Amino acid sequence: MPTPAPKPRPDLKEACLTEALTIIEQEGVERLSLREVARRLGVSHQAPYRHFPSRDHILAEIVARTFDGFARHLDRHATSGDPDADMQAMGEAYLDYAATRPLHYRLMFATPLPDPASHPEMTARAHHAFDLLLTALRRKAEASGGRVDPQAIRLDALFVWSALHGLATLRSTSILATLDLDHTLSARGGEHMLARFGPALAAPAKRDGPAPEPAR
Amino acid sequence: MPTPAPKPRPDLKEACLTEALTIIEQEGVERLSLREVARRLGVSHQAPYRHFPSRDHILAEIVARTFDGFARHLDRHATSGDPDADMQAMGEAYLDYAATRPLHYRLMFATPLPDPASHPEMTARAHHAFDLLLTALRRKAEASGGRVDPQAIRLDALFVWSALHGLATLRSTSILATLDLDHTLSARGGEHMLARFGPALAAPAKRDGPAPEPAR
DNA sequence: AGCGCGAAGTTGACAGTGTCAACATCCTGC
DNA sequence: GCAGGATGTTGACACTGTCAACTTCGCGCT
Repeated sequence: MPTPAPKPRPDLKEACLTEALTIIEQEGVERLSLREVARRLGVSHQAPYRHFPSRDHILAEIVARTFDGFARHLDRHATSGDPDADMQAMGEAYLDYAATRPLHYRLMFATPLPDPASHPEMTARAHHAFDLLLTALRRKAEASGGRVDPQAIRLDALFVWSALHGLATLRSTSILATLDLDHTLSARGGEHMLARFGPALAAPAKRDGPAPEPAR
Repeated sequence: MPTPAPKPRPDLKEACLTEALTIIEQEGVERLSLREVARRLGVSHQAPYRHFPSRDHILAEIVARTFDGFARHLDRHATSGDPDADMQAMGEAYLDYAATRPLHYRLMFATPLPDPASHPEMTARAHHAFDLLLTALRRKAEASGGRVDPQAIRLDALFVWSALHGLATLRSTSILATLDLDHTLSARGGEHMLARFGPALAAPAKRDGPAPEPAR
């Protein structure tokens, strides 16, 4: 008995991406199964593989789109032109995204991701937060009239990004639940961190030599 | 033909843990397979399940032991009694551990871990870094003669931990490789961050109200 | 000394996965 | 009109974690 003629699904590729993201949002990336995606769309288990060479490829596409969405989320909050206000707004936006879309956030920064060497487009916008911080810190240094040290600015951008990313990921693990500071964490951990950035970045940065002795 | 009498392996439980950790160190936790552990030990695929109810149980035991080792690593580097020196040493030890044992570090903080509600011992020492930071910050505040605000100290401990954890995890992803600061990162990102903690923590922390305006 | 039971191995099975191979049909371009 | 690619399909394979049942040995109790 010949197999019935398959009915081309013009939007099957996009439907696979949408359904896969739904599973990721509901159950986490590690529970993503392309067979389940196919079942939910009413096609055979091989149909998604007509549009994506492997599970890694569909995952890479979703991660790329998630980075794009995250980048656009950050862009919507950094528009005043005032470097300090922009950094404050961007920090709040960063933590807000991670708090309201924890599985999206995890998706972007989890390991293992598909090999970036094989999927260079996946991380094309992965460091947009870092780029925005670089811009704000550069403008802040220029506004101070002081000498702009590109290396120090990069290190400061990495410092701020690390702190934001660290809080976002610690919040998404269950380890913080073992501490007795849930109530302070959600409400004030982020704003406290953003407040600390001011004094941290106000001190002149040394380019070489040992770290400056902390203020007493 | 009756099955040959199985030869009891007195140390099979420990051997399973050792072999599983070897696989994790070499290939990552997501590649851990108990059937492969059994093959490497020359026993049947079911033998590990005589000592561990499930894959999650052996994983929880390994994670608990890794947290213990991480806690002991940090303890070895925070002994001077001087809060600033202890924080500096502990920060260096933290980043050193993550840099030299990236798969161990990932194991502890990756998602998903086995459900901590079902494995409370797994995360018993998960926040040792936070505890050490609390201690150092409390002693630092007491040495300053100022008023010790437990809430602000907790928030500062979370801030420092977040920054350290963030840098450790960003380093372990491939995203930083897409930036053009590999050379600065390895050599100076950590020391730059530790240097920034001094000024960050020297400013008085507000308990309520908006963040203080950053110094100009 | 004998028996019962638990420990700790074993074999076999099941349901799931990602990926590979081959088939069928339809549509488009030459 | 034909060939070939797109895009479905079915079927198979090798792997996984877990479940079930079997076997043997050793220990404790009577």
